[in-house]
Amino acid sequence: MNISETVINRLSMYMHYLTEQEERGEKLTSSSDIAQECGVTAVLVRKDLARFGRLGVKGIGYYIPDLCQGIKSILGLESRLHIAIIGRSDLGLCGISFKEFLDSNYVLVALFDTETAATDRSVTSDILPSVDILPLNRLDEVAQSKKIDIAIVNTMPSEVQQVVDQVVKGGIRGIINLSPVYARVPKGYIVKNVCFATEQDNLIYLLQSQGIGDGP
Amino acid sequence: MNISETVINRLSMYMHYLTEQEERGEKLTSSSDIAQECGVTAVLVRKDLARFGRLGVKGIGYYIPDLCQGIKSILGLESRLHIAIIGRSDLGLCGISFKEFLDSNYVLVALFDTETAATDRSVTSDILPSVDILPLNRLDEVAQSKKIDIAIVNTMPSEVQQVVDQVVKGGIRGIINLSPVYARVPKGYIVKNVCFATEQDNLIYLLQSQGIGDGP
DNA sequence: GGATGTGAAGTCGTTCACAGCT
DNA sequence: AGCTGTGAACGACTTCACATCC
Repeated sequence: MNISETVINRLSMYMHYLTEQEERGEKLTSSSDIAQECGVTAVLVRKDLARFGRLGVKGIGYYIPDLCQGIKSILGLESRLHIAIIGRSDLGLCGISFKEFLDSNYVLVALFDTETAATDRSVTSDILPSVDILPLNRLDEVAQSKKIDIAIVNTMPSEVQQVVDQVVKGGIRGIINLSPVYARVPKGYIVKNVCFATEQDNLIYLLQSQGIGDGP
Repeated sequence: MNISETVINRLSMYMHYLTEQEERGEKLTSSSDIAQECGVTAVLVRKDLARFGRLGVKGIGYYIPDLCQGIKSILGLESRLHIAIIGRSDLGLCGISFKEFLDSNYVLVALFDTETAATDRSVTSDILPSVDILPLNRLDEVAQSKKIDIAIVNTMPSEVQQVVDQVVKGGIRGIINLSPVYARVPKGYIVKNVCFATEQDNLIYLLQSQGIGDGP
């Protein structure tokens, strides 16, 4: 079955909400509850979920543990996925909230940097075990030994294509690109852009366009 | 005129590419060139641009400086916008590449933190002038004095709604939310989610669904 | 009653084919 | 010849109205 990107994004949102509810010990929910918490309509929630069979019970609602597990299974998030970050030596600027990763079925396994001055150090955090910063030329080797599933590329726009090429050579098929440039990859590899600049540009436009006619 | 979110996102991409070309001294481009560099089709580029009148010249193409300026004007990016980040004491994890901001018509004017232990320090970077980290209860005052246009909220999911409420009280109408939870705001305020977890979930699904049938 | 599930209608976005300008 | 601009066809997504089940 082919599921569109927008549906996957919503399922991901639902799942994060449901996981939270599950941890609170809640057992039952409804499409209108999920809808309200995720900022969409109830019909849309039902349509999304109904694609995968009878996940709910008519007249009752959805059982949270079942639904949560069901969505994770649909999304393929049943095993922990391995992430590497390639980017600014200024490690903090990596666009990641570690805590959220650990919450979300992902685990950070490697850090790389293009500036050699930044490498051969290690980073420690109270949430995460210590991770070494490696030079980019060790990517091939580590990609295999650490079974990296996803590379987050956070380099300068001008370096992005070159770094992405190396990631591809290392056989890492999933790439998240934090810069506002498009990176070409062979078939079978996927790049997703997560770009602040773009989202902010969008926000600014929306503010200005609705800011004019503010009255009722 | 009403422009959809998807169109704005593409215009933003085009603009980043055009800005880069302009800095290289290039004068002329075409819809197929932009399309290739931004990963979309040429017709779509033309459709997007044609919405705003004759931005190109038939038989010739688009003049880069004019087009670049034109898009910036459409997006309302002619003046530098003021950004504040509210988030993890572990400041590095703020999801921002400072350099990109300075490239992109944005300027960071304030940092806040919910944990008081983290505040009253300041952060310095080789790219950015030193910025103080302030406690959240000073947000109202600073929002006005520093004319903050956008707040980037990078707190724990459980705190998000509460922090967003404070941002709203401070009169900051544009909010970027880095967590995978939905935050409610009054009319006139806008929240955009930029969520890694969601994008990664999407990436994983795509990899698995196309990974099965990999052969030709 | 109160919730899910679903065909049909409606809306929005993309592609096609081609007209028009240089 | 080469490239932009555009009405029409096409497809994807969302909403509506209602049948269905606990």
